Amino acid sequence: MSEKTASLNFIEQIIEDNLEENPGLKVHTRFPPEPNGYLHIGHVKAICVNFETAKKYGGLTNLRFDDTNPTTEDTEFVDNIKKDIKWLGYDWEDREYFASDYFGKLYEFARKLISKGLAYVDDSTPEKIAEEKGSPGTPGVENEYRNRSVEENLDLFERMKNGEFPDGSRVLRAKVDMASPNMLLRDPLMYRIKHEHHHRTGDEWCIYPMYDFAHGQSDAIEGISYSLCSLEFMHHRPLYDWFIEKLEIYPSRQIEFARMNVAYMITSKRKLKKLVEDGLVTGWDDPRMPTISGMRRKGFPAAALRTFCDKVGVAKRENVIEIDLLESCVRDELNKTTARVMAVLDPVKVVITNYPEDKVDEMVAVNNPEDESMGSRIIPFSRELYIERKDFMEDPPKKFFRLGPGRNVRLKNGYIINCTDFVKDDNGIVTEIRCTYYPDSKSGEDTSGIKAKGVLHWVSAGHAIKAEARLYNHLFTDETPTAHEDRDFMEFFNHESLEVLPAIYVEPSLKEVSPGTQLQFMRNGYFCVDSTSSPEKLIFNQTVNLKSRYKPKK
RNA sequence: AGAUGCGUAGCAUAAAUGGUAAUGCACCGGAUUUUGGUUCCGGGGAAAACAGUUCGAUACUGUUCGCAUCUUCCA
Repeated sequence: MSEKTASLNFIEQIIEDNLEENPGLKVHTRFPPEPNGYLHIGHVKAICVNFETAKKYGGLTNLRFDDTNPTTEDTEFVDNIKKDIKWLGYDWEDREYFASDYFGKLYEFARKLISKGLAYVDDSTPEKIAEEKGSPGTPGVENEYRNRSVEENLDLFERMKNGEFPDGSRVLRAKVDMASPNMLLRDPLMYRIKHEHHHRTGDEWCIYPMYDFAHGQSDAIEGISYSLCSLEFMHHRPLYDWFIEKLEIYPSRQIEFARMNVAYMITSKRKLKKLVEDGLVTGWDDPRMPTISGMRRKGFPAAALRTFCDKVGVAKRENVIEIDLLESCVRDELNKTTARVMAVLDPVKVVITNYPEDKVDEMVAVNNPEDESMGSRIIPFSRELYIERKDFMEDPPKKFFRLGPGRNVRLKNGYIINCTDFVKDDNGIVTEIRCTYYPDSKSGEDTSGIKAKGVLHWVSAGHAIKAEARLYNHLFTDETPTAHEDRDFMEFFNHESLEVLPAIYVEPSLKEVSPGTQLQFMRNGYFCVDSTSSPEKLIFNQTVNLKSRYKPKK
């Protein structure tokens, strides 16, 4: 049902205008991926726009694989694409289609056009065809094949289908207008010969329809009322409409919107593939990749991706969205849903000199202050702890609310401690910090009256589990690595995009944590248990850091 | 150069029969806080340019400028 929102995007305005004239109109959209690669952040937008628009008006969305080019497509991709869309939270139910299912119908459509004198077989070489098309400024020229008889065209086209001609020797073209200022109307190719094995139709066909003679027709066959696509197809629309008119089929309507670009991310399948093939990333699901599988492995929640698309909106302007917005959506979601735990990424030992050696306190820790229903857990506190190395300074400035000689600090869910001394090695590196604790300052039952501005996270040295953490930075050092005419995008590859911390310490409650689990490492950021993690070797991926208002002076 | 589309704060998206513009993120400040998180309060900052119509234009018209796309037997 159409929910009442304050503002409509331009597509919704078109739909509501149509609905006003024709109240019975069904809103039916489709998501049409080509199964030749993995879905990425750009597809997320397309998926959201198509599914959400239909949902808003009580309509349906089909999943249709646009598999008209056997050279690059494969079933392997089909399964991954389906998995990604489902994970994102969208359901196409039983409406799963393939353009290749329509090859028979498409062939008949082509014959119909030939019969109407609106399509012809061209024997020219690709070079000649390109040359005859002219350029945007100058009209193209009509060649000798353009006026073949309907009978000859029908015969030739059938023989193309029957495999009588080699690849590239002939094509079927629509007879539109060789002088059109729109290059796509200069007798566009409808069919080409490719003696290739198709992932679904096998060797049944050796002629395959081009995008322009498959997409719109598939839309019509499925009764798609709104074919929502990206701006680059704008020039195809006159052709899209031309085929519908001449074929006299269901008048699907194409509406173009601007694709989404996100700073520091790239969405070219070819370029993404190069990163994988060159071994710069570990695979399509490397957490640094802008693929859905990569973002999932990194710990981005599907809900955050959907919110992100909603906040970005839909328009026709070229755009590059700042990555802060995406990360903000991720934090917002994770803040509500994740358990807080303590993990020390860069440990330095703290010894509490007035705490008995064999004593262990059981401290109560709230799992999520945002959600009481998530309960609490017990964590051990003992004489030797680890804290974050950067939480101690030998000679701290005033605004440093952490530990320093003589200073008090609250250990989260623990006691207030006072730094009495510290030990350095020959290189001047601090190896141990000595403190005393205030026994009456225990968290939750503090009667000490002592004030401590800073709060630190910690783990008990004798109980903590050693684990690995992987921190990620932007994959590229430039916001738009592919937008430089004079430079290759690989020049901007960030060789420091992955930072592995082989020996962090996490609290013992994480011992059996399973892959995919999302957590907040207090004061350190949101982390996700990697898909390759095991109890023997825990691996955590940093999803996103926490915001911080602490700005140390330079 | 030809055609088409687009140009609202740093980014993105809105609203307004034509009546000096709002929201989110970012940024700055403050309050709260046993996460320098969260939450709350406040702040600065925008109509590409010019001309025309008009009492009044960011919205209409025109010109200019800028950006994008199109000349794959890819989609």
